[in-house]
Amino acid sequence: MIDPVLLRDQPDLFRRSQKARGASVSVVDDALAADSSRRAAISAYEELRAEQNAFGKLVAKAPKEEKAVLVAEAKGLADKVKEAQQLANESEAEFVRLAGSIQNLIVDGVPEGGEDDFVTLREVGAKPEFDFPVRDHLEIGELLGAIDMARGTKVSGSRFYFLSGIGARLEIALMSLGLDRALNAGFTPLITPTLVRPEIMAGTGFLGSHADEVYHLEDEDLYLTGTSEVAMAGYHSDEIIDLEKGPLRYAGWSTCYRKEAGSYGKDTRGIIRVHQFNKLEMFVYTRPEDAEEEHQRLLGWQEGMLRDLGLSYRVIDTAAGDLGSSAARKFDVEAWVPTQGAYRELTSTSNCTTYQARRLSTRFRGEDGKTTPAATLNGTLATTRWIVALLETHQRADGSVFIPEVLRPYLGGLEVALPVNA
RNA sequence: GGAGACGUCGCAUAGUCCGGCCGAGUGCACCACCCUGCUAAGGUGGAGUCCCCUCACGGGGACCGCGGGUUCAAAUCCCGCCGUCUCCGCCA
Repeated sequence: MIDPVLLRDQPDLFRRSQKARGASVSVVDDALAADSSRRAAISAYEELRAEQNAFGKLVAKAPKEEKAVLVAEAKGLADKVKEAQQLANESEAEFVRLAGSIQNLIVDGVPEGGEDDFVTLREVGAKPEFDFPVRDHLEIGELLGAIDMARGTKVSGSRFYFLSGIGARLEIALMSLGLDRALNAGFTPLITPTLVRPEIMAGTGFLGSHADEVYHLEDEDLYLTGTSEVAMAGYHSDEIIDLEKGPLRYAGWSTCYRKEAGSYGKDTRGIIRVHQFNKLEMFVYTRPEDAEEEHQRLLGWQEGMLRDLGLSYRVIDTAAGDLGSSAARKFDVEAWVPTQGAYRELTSTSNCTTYQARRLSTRFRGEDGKTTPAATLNGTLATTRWIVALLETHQRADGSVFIPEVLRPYLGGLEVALPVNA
């Protein structure tokens, strides 16, 4: 939810933001109109209600014999109040509907346009070169006994898989490395629920354009989360949090579920695009004025992971049209995948400013003692997909895979993963 | 899954049977001031959240788990939902 007062005072800000996103600009004016009729309706209702309240006190104090007359009189007033209340409720709902469809105000500097209009901020690390025929991650994964797609499909259908042996260990190692770094940076680890109520799912903004990506359990009316961001955003909903001692930083460890609807035929091979995976996600509550700086810190932690894993990557500033409705700015870190000759997203970090917190009602107390919505940010610290880049980047001619030093402590000191039948 | 009890202002509670004087009492905690010179004392006052009107001072409305209903009027009566606790059953 955007700030209604800011909408009223500076509608141009929102017109520009919507335009950059390629979203509806006219909805801004519709929302403005709804805002003024809403306020008029509320005032009308409240005036009547005040009258009714005063009258009620009169009735209560009146002697018995006069009550009947007064009550009869009050009946008409009651009808008017009810009518005015209904009108107020309706126009409030209409305003919320329209204002709710306005996407988050983008941060200054976010590139305009759609998916292909991102700006590359930097490319880091040399792209690996091979003097032997390169194998893709699935081929290597099968050689190592790390990835079993066939059995995943047998048990659960397409886009499901088993990680086995070194594959399973590699994922746990990646997640553990991420967790240790998060702990060092002062994050509080959380293992989060992966089924959430509709209002939490809606509050994070995932039921907007991403609705068809989300698994829904009809019987219980619960949603399976595609990231622990959802649970962590809901963690402090309806609370006034304390930011006196700095931001609240959480690291959520969870399995993630995505329908991947509309991606038929895309990334059908291997574990690049799957229905279920694990992820360690950073989530931060901070003061709005500190959000952009914090965003850079999250990005820094992400890059630290990729760099130390010896991956070649680039950082992109996602274009406005490719942002989720909650994000004001998003950086993706994409790793080079040799067999695809392309960079593929391994992490994503979004600054949601106060958009999510306003919806979920998470506030903090400022210096003036007033409550204000907090800013929220999120970013990936490790996830199953990283195995793809790791296997391909560090593969060797004999099908073995070099293990980066930072992972070795989590793999019993293992330096090289060898093919199972070698 | 079955039976029962419950859900009030940060915490703990009163009020609900008999609707209006209850936006709501008390204790603790909290903040300011006073008193006191001494390690957990006493006194006075103030504290909630959200929204609307107003440049402001201030005024008004809503909120007693959530949503409906009855009524001139609901924390209080009725219905639905959610949650918590206790007992029984079941259990990867």
